[in-house]
Amino acid sequence: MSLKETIIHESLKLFSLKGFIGTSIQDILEAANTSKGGFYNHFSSKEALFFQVIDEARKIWREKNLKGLDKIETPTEIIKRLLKNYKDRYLKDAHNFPGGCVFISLAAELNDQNPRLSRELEKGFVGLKGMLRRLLEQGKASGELDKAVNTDVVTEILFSGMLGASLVYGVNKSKTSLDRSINALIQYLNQLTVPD
Amino acid sequence: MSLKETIIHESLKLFSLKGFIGTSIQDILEAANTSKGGFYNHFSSKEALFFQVIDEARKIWREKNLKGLDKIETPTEIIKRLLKNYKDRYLKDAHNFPGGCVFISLAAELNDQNPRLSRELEKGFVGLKGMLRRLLEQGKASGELDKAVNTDVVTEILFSGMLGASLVYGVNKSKTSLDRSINALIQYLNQLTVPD
DNA sequence: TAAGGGAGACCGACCGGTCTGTCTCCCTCC
DNA sequence: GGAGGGAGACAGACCGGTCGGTCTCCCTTA
Repeated sequence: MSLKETIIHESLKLFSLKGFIGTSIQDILEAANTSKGGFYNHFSSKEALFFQVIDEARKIWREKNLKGLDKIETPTEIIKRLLKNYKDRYLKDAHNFPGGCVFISLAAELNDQNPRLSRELEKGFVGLKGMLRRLLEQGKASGELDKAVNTDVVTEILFSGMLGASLVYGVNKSKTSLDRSINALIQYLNQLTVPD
Repeated sequence: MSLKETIIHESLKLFSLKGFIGTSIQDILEAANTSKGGFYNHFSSKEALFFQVIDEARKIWREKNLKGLDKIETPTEIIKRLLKNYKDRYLKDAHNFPGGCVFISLAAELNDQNPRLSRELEKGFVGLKGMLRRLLEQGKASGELDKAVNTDVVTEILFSGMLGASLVYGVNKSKTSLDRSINALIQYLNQLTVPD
């Protein structure tokens, strides 16, 4: 792995643990076993690093959460698989995110603090929410979901449920609690489907 | 209002906006219109201030969220009222918490970062969760809730739903979105109650 | 006039970022 | 093939500024 890649990966871990502002360049240098010169040879500033770290985090997010989704036919089953991936493959991935989902840590930290960085993070949230909404509407169109279902409401509860579960997991580190929260969302989704 | 009270209140606002580490003593001095001497005359350190700010935040949390709960008879109605208070009286209180719920901002920031402060914050979360669980069990015992309801699961979904809604509200500042999330939780709770 | 709350100079540590110097590798030219 | 030299990678001293915290001294108030 090149020094640049090492710096990005170590920064990703540190950001998830200590936040962006809370992580000093010095912390990164020690983790990546390099020096100021090595760092600024690859990144023009700490902010420039931020964007590259977020890119990498997004890549990992997709790898973990979207795995196997293309093989599933029905929209609600796709959502359920996504929720399971989120719980088992993504949030429990302590290797890349020892401090929990880096997007949530950073969003909480940079809100009202650094608008430019915050807006970059929001993109991902908007994307996830849009994906959920699209799948729910497809499910309704195909008759899989009850016609009376309000997709906006369900989108909102799934979305905030996912974020909340991650936040709680970050605080109490309880896998039992995480399993319960996500399973409850899956159960909730089941109640909305039309019986065969 | 005494200088000490002013410092605590201004710090509360700043912590909710910029976090604990992100708020400098200088920020606080300017907001409270005082000096280092004025500050350290009342607080032995920034950490000492933290604990007093959290105490004040807890007081406000109770005032906002528990209002009127003692006049309600049935446990599930108490929860619903709590959720409404949380949404309308607490989260939308931009005066005390311009950056959103201070507990959530600080928990996300201080996780894996400062265990002592983090543990202090966890107390409140444990308390809220316990309160929800207790009310749900009372509801089940009184026959108001379906006997088949798993109170642990419902506790988890309400709890992470509340935290998630707050986090999302912090990011997108959308009251519509907040209303939808919390109303979805109330609706979810309604589905679990035994029809009269 | 005695007391104490508050102002602000000051401290050492650390912040993000710059800059110079060195070391290694590879391309060029004889 | 071997010498020369330029480019890029990295080390680390150094910069101005800010951090949390200490200390002295003054000014208000009773």
